[in-house]
Amino acid sequence: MNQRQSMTDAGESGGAKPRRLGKNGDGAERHEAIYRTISDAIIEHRLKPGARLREDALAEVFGTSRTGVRKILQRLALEQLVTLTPRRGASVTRPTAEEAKDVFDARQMVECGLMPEVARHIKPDDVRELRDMARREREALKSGEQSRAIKLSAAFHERLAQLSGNATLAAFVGQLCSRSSLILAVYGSSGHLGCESHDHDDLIGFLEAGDGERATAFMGRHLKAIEASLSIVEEEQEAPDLHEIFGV
Amino acid sequence: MNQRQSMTDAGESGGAKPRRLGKNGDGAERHEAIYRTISDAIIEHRLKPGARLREDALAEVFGTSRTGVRKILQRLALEQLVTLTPRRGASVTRPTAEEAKDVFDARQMVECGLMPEVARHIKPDDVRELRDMARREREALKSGEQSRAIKLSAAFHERLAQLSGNATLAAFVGQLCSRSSLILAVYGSSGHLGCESHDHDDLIGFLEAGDGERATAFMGRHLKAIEASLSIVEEEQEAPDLHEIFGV
DNA sequence: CCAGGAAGATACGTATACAATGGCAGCCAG
DNA sequence: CTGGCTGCCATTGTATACGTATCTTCCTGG
Repeated sequence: MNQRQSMTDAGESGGAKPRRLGKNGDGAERHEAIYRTISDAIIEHRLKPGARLREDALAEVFGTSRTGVRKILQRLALEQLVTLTPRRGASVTRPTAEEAKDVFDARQMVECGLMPEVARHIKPDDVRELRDMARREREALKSGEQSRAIKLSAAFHERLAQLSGNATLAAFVGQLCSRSSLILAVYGSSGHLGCESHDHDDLIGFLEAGDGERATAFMGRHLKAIEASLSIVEEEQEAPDLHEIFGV
Repeated sequence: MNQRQSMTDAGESGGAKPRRLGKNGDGAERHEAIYRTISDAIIEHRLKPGARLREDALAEVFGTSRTGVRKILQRLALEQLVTLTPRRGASVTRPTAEEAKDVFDARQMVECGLMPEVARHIKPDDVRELRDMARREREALKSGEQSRAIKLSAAFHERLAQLSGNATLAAFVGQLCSRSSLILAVYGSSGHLGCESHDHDDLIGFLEAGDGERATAFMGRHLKAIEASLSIVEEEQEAPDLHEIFGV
């Protein structure tokens, strides 16, 4: 556990020459990669809600120090993917039923509201890209790779939002999609995945035709369908009501 | 109990050596307070866009170490209030014209979309609270305290969003309002502040009457008015065109 | 007189060490 | 036998030290 790799200055020991072309982004890129790895693991449900994320363990796994891990954890916490409890560390967020409703209401508002803009801005290249994403999602679903399908579905919705041209709202939609993956992990029934097979293709069709109105309505139904497929039951993991359980 | 640690006074006068001041359990609270202090300073334009925020200086001012400052800075960066350029430190974000448009488009969508919910959920106590906030804002505006007025205006909009009951969207609106303050700092004309004097009072009236539709329309006009009052001109902050400046 | 480079200073990024806190288990008293 | 308490352990939170990159300034050459 104490092995620290000194690969950073492996080839520059002798020179010590200040390089004008500073490849400064090395550390930042690595942390970005670690962030994405953890984020993907959460979104793909390889890390289940409630799983504890110890800083030491993560630091060892990724070959970095706790400092960098903490930074990543804080970022994930601000995106609500992990919960940071004050002296007890980080764990994958377990969304409450109320949060689930808020997230889907927000998606309903923002994603539907974005459809007209998307229909106006979309270009043939975008259509091809979206169709490719939808195809890969369908394939993943067909071959039983639920994790991959969920991630691809979230990526599809996020990409769609990006096409609106509003980076702020697109980033927000991205967060909402990530949180939706968590919600699916907790409240989703196993047999029924998030997005139906052909919904995304149909949506692309409306957008390609420039029919923002119909795309908006379709997106609304699409999201409602996902939300309706959830079995949102309060699990009372914190305070099981013994009176109710034992019937007194 | 082990109280072997004596509280050392936090002398903030010049020349004070970075001394370990009492770091018993209120560390989180103190950092929260520091975060709010910096955030307020930015929102109130006491820290102008482009101002550099050196970690050492902040650490010394607030009597903490760079570690804590970094955490706060990262949080502010994720909320887009400060920009973190690798190897060059933090500075107050200078929003671009495009970002300004995105932010106001987002506010248009979300805040207007929230009005019906707010009109449905609002209670007499909330009405009183909002009226009080609007009154304080008006007073600040009348007495020429632009900084205070801007902060109160942002707080008003954020509180309004909270009344919708959707915490996720409310938090998003809060971020948008903070960024709007920055945008006002850069693009706002000095004479014309963000929100008109009686707009907020009129809005409260619609909401109190439960007229979500009219409130939505009014909020839309309100935000459009703010956006229209901006003088969005590209300032070419990076490459000042000397030829143009010196007339050839 | 100007330009280019080198050296020093400054400030950020990372790692590590230390301190404090929450949880757990074993022990004692009622 | 049950309930509370006190000690230890594990883990996080904070601070400091070090390495490195960038920026500034000065010196030298053209």
